[in-house]
Amino acid sequence: MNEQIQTLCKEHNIKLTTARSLILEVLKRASHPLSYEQIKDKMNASMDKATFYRNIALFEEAGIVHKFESDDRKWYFELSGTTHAHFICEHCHQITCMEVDLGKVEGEVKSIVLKGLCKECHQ
Amino acid sequence: MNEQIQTLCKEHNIKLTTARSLILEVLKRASHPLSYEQIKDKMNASMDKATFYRNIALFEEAGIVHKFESDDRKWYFELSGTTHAHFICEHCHQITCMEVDLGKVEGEVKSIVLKGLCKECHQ
DNA sequence: AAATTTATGCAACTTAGTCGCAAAGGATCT
DNA sequence: AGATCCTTTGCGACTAAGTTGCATAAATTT
Ligand SMILES: [Zn+2]
Ligand SMILES: [Zn+2]
Ligand SMILES: [Zn+2]
Ligand SMILES: [Zn+2]
Repeated sequence: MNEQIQTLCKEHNIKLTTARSLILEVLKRASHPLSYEQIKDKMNASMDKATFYRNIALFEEAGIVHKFESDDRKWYFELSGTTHAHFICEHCHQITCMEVDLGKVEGEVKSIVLKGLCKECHQ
Repeated sequence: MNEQIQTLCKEHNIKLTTARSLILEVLKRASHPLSYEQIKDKMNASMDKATFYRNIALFEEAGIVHKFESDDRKWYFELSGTTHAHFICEHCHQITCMEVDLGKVEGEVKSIVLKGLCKECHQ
């Protein structure tokens, strides 16, 4: 049981159950956003998708987790941090986290998704 | 039958059928991206969704039409033009076209989607 | 006109995510 | 400990956007 995860949940008034711990452990180890399937495969225990999505919704409301849709009609999840952009390559389907300067935009930007060809695929 | 649409298809080696014309007419009149349902509702004739999606796929390959996913798990379509960004409001679900300066990004960016709260909803 | 190719419509299918409900797990009180 | 209450979990049924197979219709070629 991870110390940081315990305090993260405590800070947001979320009771830390086994399922929640499993999800957060995987997200914490990840270096880029993951889908439900990918997260499930990285868990040591099994978990029903209903449980997964309900807890993810809870994390989202609390602002702990951030999600966005890729071009494969799946949601990808990561722990919230600095607001950064995601580049999704249409060719190799790799998702890359990146910093982007938007200049000034009216309203509040919470998520930035760029799609196209990554530098490897763009020849 | 619209003159511009005829030349658009001719330029891309696409045979202009009734279904294709109906789709392109709606997209041409639109001031912002539309979903399948919205496009269907703006047509004068009925069209099967299989026909719609097959032709949209054709337009996409030809580079005539651009699509992206919103936060309602639907695709939104518009005629390709300058590469501009779309702002999707999480609160009022309005989709706004906007110009954005990304600075320099490696690879080729084909689509930019921002999500958050639009200026009206961000109080 | 016949043969071949292409486009359309219908129905069945796929699949990520949702929902209702009953059982399991935890906390609280007596 | 046992009874009661609330929350969480898992199962199965469901939803809905988009896809696919196939038969018919329309256009094109021979
Ligand atoms: Zn790539
Ligand atoms: Zn990221
Ligand atoms: Zn708004
Ligand atoms: Zn636009």
